Amino acid sequence: MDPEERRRLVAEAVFRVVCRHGLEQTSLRNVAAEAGLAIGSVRHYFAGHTELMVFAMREMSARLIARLTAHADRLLDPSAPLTPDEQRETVVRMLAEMLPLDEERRTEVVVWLSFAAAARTRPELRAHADELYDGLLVLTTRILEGARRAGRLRPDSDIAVEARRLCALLDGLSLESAFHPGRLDADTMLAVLRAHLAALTPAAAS
Amino acid sequence: MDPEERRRLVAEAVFRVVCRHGLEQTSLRNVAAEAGLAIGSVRHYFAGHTELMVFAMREMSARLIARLTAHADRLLDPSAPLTPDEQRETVVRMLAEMLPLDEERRTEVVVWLSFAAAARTRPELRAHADELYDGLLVLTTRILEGARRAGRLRPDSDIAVEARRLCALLDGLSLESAFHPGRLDADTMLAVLRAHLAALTPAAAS
DNA sequence: TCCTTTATAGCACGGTCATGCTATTTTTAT
DNA sequence: ATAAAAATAGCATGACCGTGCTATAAAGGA
Repeated sequence: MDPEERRRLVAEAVFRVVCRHGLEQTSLRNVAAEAGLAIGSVRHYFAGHTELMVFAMREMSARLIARLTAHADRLLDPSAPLTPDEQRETVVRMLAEMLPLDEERRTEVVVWLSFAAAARTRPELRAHADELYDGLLVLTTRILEGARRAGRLRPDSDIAVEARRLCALLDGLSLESAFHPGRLDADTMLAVLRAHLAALTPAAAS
Repeated sequence: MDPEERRRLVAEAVFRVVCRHGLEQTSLRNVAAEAGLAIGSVRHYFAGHTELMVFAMREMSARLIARLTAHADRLLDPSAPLTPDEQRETVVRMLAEMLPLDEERRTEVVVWLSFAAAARTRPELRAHADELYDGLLVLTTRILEGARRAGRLRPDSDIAVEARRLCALLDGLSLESAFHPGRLDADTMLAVLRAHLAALTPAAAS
């Protein structure tokens, strides 16, 4: 089997263990058991526990970024301009990609937040945590700049502040859904997101 | 020495260890060393590791709730009505109490998020995590209801949605400040909070 | 003073962990 | 067929952990 494929299978076992039992239970033994492998087999693909964690975090980061950029490319593609309604819907869908609206995405958010929390005290993870945070800030900034060019943003808005605000809202929804399961359903999250976006547009365009 | 006093001193050692090295390093041994005690002494006041964690989480929860209610009482006290400007400033200050604007509050947020994350997989902590979340939702709801009564809220606002949105914003700012230290300074956080509150009020009142 | 209670301290056991190292099996290339 | 390489499996060590249990010191009341 392709080594990279094997590494990804192990990483997915990491995700399952993290989601079910937490990062502190994600030992080489538990991951190996989850993947149906012996501990020695896992260590054949990863030099040690740290390397496995870094790889898993990179894998999750890549997965999230890929989904975001797919939407961003469609939205910002100048060769296939979208109608205003399509723009608005595409923006909602793209930002909704970051929300744990279904079980699969909820797992991803839980795993990602676990890694981001661990990165606070583990230097080898720090860069990857900040990378996604910076990417999200850049992405929201671009969306807001596009909205301003299209006249769909209140003229007195400070884009830098609004980008922070939108990021914080998305992160907050993710955090609450991840840490307080069952208290924030998908419909409510979407309603909050739509309310926020509606509040950003000028009253005349609503 | 008063036993309760001793327990609180140990809890503060827990906070320091959690903030500096993370919850997974918060063992009885490390906490005892941080508190300048022998491990047996700590165990004289706490039956075991779980009881220590629950106590520390309760202690932090109580501290946060106390600060919030102090501001809430002042704001909602009908015997000493505030001018609109005072109301607005009091609301900002109260909500800012939840933000990690200085080192002390940043430590509290880091510790609290660590516990909230751990509560996801540890049933004995779950109730305390949800308690503070529910309290924050109730508090923001009351604030928005008060603003609506005073005519300081856009009339088309859905208070339930707006309360969720405000909570998510506060949680998001806390999360980013805790997990990405140095990327979100106090001034920016306050600017985001003020922008959000300003966007909630009718255009005529701005 | 003596005795009981409380506080402080620490040992020892069993468990989990990461990891260095080796053995066995399977695959691949020649 | 055979040698080399890759993959799988597992043992042994040392470290850290929670906890049951005991020992020593301090404090307080008779």
